[in-house]
Amino acid sequence: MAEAKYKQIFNIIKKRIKDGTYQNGKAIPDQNALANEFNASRMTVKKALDMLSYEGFLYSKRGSGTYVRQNAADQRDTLPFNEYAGLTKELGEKIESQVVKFDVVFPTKTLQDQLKVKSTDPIYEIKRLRIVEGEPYVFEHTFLSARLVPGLNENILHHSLYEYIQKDLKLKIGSAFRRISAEKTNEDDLKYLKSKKNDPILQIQQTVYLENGEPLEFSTNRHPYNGKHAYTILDMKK
Amino acid sequence: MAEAKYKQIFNIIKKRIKDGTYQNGKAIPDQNALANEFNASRMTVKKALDMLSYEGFLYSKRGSGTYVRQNAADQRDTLPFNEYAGLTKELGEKIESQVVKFDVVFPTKTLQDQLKVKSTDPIYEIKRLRIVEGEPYVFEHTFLSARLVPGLNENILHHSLYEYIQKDLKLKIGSAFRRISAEKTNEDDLKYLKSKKNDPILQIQQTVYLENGEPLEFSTNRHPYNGKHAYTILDMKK
DNA sequence: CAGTGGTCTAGACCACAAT
DNA sequence: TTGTGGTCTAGACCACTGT
Repeated sequence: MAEAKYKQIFNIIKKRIKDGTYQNGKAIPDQNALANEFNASRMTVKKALDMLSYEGFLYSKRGSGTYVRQNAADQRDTLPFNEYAGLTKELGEKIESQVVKFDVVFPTKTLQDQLKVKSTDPIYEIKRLRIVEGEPYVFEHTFLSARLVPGLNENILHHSLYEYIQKDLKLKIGSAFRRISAEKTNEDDLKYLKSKKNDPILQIQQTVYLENGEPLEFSTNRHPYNGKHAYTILDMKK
Repeated sequence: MAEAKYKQIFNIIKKRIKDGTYQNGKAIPDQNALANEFNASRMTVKKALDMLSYEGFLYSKRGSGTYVRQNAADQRDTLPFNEYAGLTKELGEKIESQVVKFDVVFPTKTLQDQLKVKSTDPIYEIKRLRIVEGEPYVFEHTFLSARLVPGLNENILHHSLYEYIQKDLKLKIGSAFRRISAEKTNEDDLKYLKSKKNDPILQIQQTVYLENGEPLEFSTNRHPYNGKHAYTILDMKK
């Protein structure tokens, strides 16, 4: 079997919503009809529909039917910004990296707590300026567990750190806990982001966890004020 | 049947993770054992486990077992901030509201697009200062579709707008699309949020949709700089 | 190889909506 | 009353892990 049947059904129905076969606000065929069409059991169809509901394409009314959410397509055009996947993947070749700092340090109390490491466990401290189309995009201040990411070097930092972590080390990212706030400029902002003294800074502080829940990284990423930077989210109700 | 069996199982297992019956990083009993214990089919147990995985408590390895994510409990202590549920629900009785503006207007082009209404459809324009424990918490500038929220009055705005929408009008919120950014102060910030001229402002601009995808509200909410305000998110990978 | 999770089925019963 | 979605079952086969 190439791909799970429910995933195939999921993709076919998604396509039909996007191309207008199933129209905004209208009901789609009922579960029995779909099970029939796809030669699947109703449970399997239901699983595909549940996923589509979770992603915001559909909603169901017991006793009535399953309907296409209005603006379903619109909303999906702007995806949540998955920073843990790495900027390189999002922005491709257009991004450059300038490594400002690359050291191994012992963790402070706060870091020991965030990364769940001992005071004697070595930690990488990295500062990178990321540049997109010649403009400063974000200044990243990262602490990485050295135990989890052996063999890190400056060459990797010039390219994609997350490609190294995911493809070479085969580590799997599970989740990220983020705290987004507005801050005043500091020295690094003025120096590297070319910010002016009273510009507001969009700061994203995050702890990134592996699939098994081990903390991988604690980082503070600061974006300059230029009217372009924003963090976007689609928040679905349960 | 009081509550779906899979939800009961979901809650029992969640409790066991929180109280340490199932320990961080360790495997929980296999699906057959759980099905046996709860007198349920394996499919039903699987559904509960899938939900727990989605919420970040567990992860599964085919061929090996189902494990408790480390920091599962930690992460869940800080919930995503569901602003569409209304501040009143989050902060309870501690919140006061000062209504600065309450008008009916015709929508601008941008608003017509955001709320999917015609230029002749009336729209409420509302400005409210929300105060928590005597301190300015957020300044809300809201545009609401008057067709969807009939009978709105200033008394409601002094209490909970979302309680009126959800309980009295029985409208169901489906999702919210948010854009979070750092901004410079404007006149309202200085006047109502007691911000200083060069303080950074955390701005959350959102479109809130009903369950069927109809746009309900477009609003711009601005938080003062005081080191306390931040937007927190737990971002789970697929 | 045995044990585990991932998927799928065919049928059943229920709750709710529309008529 | 009929049709819809929501839940649940008992069993089956497969893919993968660990020994």
